[in-house]
Amino acid sequence: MEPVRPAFVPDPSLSREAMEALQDEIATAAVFDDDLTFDPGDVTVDRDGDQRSLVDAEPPVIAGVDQAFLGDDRAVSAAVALRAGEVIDEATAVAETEIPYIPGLLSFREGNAVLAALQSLSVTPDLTVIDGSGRIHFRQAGLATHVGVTLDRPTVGVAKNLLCGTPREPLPDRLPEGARIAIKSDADVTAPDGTVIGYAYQSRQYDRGSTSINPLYVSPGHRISAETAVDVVERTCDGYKLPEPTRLADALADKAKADFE
DNA sequence: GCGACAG
DNA sequence: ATCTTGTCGC
Repeated sequence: MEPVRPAFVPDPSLSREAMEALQDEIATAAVFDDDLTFDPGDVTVDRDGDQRSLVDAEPPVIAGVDQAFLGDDRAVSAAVALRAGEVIDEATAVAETEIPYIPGLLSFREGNAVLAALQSLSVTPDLTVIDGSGRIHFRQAGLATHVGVTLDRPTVGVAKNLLCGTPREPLPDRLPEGARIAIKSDADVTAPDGTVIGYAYQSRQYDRGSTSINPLYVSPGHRISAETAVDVVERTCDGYKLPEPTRLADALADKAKADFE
């Protein structure tokens, strides 16, 4: 996997204005509709491959990417590729974090580490799940969208917090497992007001008890719709809040970080 | 000036 | 994101 659009590779030395202008270009090139190389219904983390009949399609390869940091100036990115819940490839990469974290410009801080890790994979994932936002972004060009458009590969963004946009209805203190609430575009987002730019998705929830789990914020990165993005994320979850690709990438990033320290 | 903000 | 062990609750 390599950049199909080199001009979109994040350049941390750009001025803030130039970064935002590039994001507008990326959003224009982004496809927020399904243009996949697989059937979302074939996505699974069920490792029961022996029981799959010959008429069933080969499960697609889903990759997860996550970052950890080495001090303040280096980012470690880890990518894990799975097929039917089985890890078939892994890779890590380290890149300089040339700029600080700035809401809305995350891809210019971590994007190159992510691209390097993905390029180090020996397989080309059918879909890549990236930690962070995709279309749920001021200029509809979050990290997942930036990476997806640069590689011209399907990506989805999975964030633990909402960057912008407005939930169709106020988020309750506790959403039941499986619940989905649309996140709409508002004055802070370049998309027409009311456009569904993602979903709050409750991947896991306790049935009883005082504490509750917060939802995930899923948004399309590139070549996928908001609805399908949630469908796929749901199919990759396996009892934990985070999708399996993300969980495994998270663990690998922590391990890689420890090794580099 | 105030508010709000992925990782 | 990161600094960080045990601990409270189910």
